Amino acid sequence: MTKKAKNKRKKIILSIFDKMLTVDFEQITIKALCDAADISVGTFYHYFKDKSGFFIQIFSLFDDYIEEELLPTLTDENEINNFLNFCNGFATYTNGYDVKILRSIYSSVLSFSNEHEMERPFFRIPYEILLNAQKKQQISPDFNIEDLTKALIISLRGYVYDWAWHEGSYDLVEYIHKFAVLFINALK
Amino acid sequence: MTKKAKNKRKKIILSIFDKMLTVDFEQITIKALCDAADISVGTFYHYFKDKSGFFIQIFSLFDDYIEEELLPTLTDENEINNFLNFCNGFATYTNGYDVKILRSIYSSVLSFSNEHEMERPFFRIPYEILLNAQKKQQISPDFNIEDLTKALIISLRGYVYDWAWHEGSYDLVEYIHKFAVLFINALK
Amino acid sequence: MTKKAKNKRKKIILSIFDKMLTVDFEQITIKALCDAADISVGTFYHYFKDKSGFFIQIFSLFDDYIEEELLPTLTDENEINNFLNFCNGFATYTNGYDVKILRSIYSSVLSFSNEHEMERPFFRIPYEILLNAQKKQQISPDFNIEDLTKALIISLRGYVYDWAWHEGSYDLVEYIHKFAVLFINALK
Amino acid sequence: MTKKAKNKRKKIILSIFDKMLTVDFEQITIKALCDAADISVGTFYHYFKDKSGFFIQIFSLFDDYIEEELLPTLTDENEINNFLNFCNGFATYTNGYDVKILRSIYSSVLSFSNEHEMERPFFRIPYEILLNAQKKQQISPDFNIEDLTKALIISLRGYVYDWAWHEGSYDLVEYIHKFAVLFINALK
DNA sequence: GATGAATGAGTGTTCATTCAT
DNA sequence: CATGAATGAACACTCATTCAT
Repeated sequence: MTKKAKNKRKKIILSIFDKMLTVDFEQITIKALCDAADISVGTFYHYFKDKSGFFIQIFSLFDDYIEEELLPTLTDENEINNFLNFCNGFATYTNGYDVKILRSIYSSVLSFSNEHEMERPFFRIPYEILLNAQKKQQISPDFNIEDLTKALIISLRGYVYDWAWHEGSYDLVEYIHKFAVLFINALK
Repeated sequence: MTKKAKNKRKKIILSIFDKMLTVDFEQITIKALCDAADISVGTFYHYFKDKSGFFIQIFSLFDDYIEEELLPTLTDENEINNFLNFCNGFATYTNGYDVKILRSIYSSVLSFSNEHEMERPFFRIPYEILLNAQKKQQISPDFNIEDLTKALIISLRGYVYDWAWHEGSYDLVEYIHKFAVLFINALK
Repeated sequence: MTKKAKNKRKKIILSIFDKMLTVDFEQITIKALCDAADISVGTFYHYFKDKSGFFIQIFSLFDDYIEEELLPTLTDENEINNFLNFCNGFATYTNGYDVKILRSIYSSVLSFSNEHEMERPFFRIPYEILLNAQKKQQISPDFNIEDLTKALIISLRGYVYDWAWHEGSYDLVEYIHKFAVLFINALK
Repeated sequence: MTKKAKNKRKKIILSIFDKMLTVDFEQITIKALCDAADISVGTFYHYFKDKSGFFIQIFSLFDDYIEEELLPTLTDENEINNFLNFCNGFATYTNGYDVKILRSIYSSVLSFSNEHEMERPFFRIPYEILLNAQKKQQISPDFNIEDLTKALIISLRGYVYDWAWHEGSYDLVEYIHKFAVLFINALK
């Protein structure tokens, strides 16, 4: 796939996010996605292998966000702050999504394989933050950082899942912040 | 609904869990459920209002388990132990399910409403444990117990979601135990 | 499948043949079949596994015809006559179909497996006729009857294929009769 | 269309036959053809009016083969031999195709019109052979040669159809040879 | 000549639910 | 209580064809 095609693909996704906020639907259908992006079904399948291919690209977009936008801001000497900012970045980014889309994602995604997820920035960045925090003796040396990171990711996803389930009826950013504080305090 | 009907309903569900372990399916259809329970679709609709009614009954069964089997064992003077045992009970119970069923549940359930969940034993029991722990000064008085309980439930569900996603490839009971220890330590 | 269901299934097929004669369509779609049979799509899939299952049932109906209607008439002492009557029965039966259906069948069928066809009455009956003819010394003893039967079936199908291709523009029964005479004469 | 263009068109077809042997496909799509020939869909439509135009060219290629390669070899005084060689040439040529392609051809072709086929070399050459045979009194004067030729072509196509259906599991050349011997013997 | 992005009508198939028996 | 035939809207996905570049 050429760079031009990749850009178009990204444009389609962003266009969908834009429009979806104003459209009401229960389950996301290809047709709905296409209407939102103002493209034909054929074009959709030109840029995405199938429906799951679309969701996978959304993950990839999230990884881009972490690496290109969030990571550069995590430069505090105090890794605790970086940790909190990372969680906050995740929450804020997710909060920008339409709840309906999140429901669809979290519902569909269970049927995809979840390999190599530990190589994704979503895992790698907090892993490095916690590792540095341990080196700098900002958290206890007793913990296994890989286990901790897994626990964090699992809980963060749990929050989004719950938030989507509750139709976005509470402040996700605030809830995740409280959790992040609790989590990091447990490690001191 | 008579008591006899309730028993039959329970029998149907258990029968489904039994058979499902050996059957391969991607999405749970009414037909598949009926085949597993060896009943007709008509009978299914006699005992369950609709598909979501079936899942609600599964939750209800879990609530029964908590109230009737798990709660009686949570009598330790040290509420920390009760807390850990509660988490362990949840993990063990969930671990007894076929991963495929869990996937289906966690995937389907997103489209049902999630009201009154705070009245469910799944919420009430840990709430009371943590409240007692606070009264007995086994955890810090600074925390809002309702918030804490919510955070706990959200993370526990996150674990099941993740475990189902990873096709049951790790030891759920062990992972949840580690998390529970971490969680309770953060509260001291 | 119960006997009642089988009858219904047969009724659907016959109903389709009935109506199809008056309907114009290029490729047979499920929708067209259902309209012709005056049933819903769901009902179609209740009686046929999939589209190919429908065509397979048509073959099975043909086998029934051979066994139940054609075979009882093949009682001539002279097996040559039985042979000609068998071919004629095949031609007449096929001639009763709408050309469009035949096109669809001969086009679709290529993607199904063609195992066990030698156990079908369509093969077995002419095989036995030719075998008897050989025993009665009505045809030469030099031929391998299995090979001959295969050759016959292949050619008969070739005729239907050609006839369907030419949109039924000639008299199938007459053409096949001429061929049958030629074929049997070659064996004397 | 210039000669250069015709050559390119032929090159595309041959290139497709080459590659298709190693590719697995159920139905031939334009995209699959283009991939095999390593050209774009746009180019395909430059050289072929539409999908049926492609198949027509395949037939035309076969006609070229008959006229340019097969015909020059049919010079035996004994027309019986010419007849057998013609059938053998047809069988050998067809045998060179991938079974999958033949399936596709025999499946698709039913929806094209089949006019003027009697002017094609595939019909004309055996017609002339049989006519000469009759003139030379090598076969009986009782037969109508046009009818005979039609019968032959129909059966030969029946063989290819059957062979494709059986996924090329038997020796086409041998089977057709046996049939040709049977056929010609019937005419003596 | 060559490209491949874009189209969109059309396809086979699924499945929760109803209801007459 | 139990059955399973019947429904049909809804779905993901295909693919021959066009056309601006």
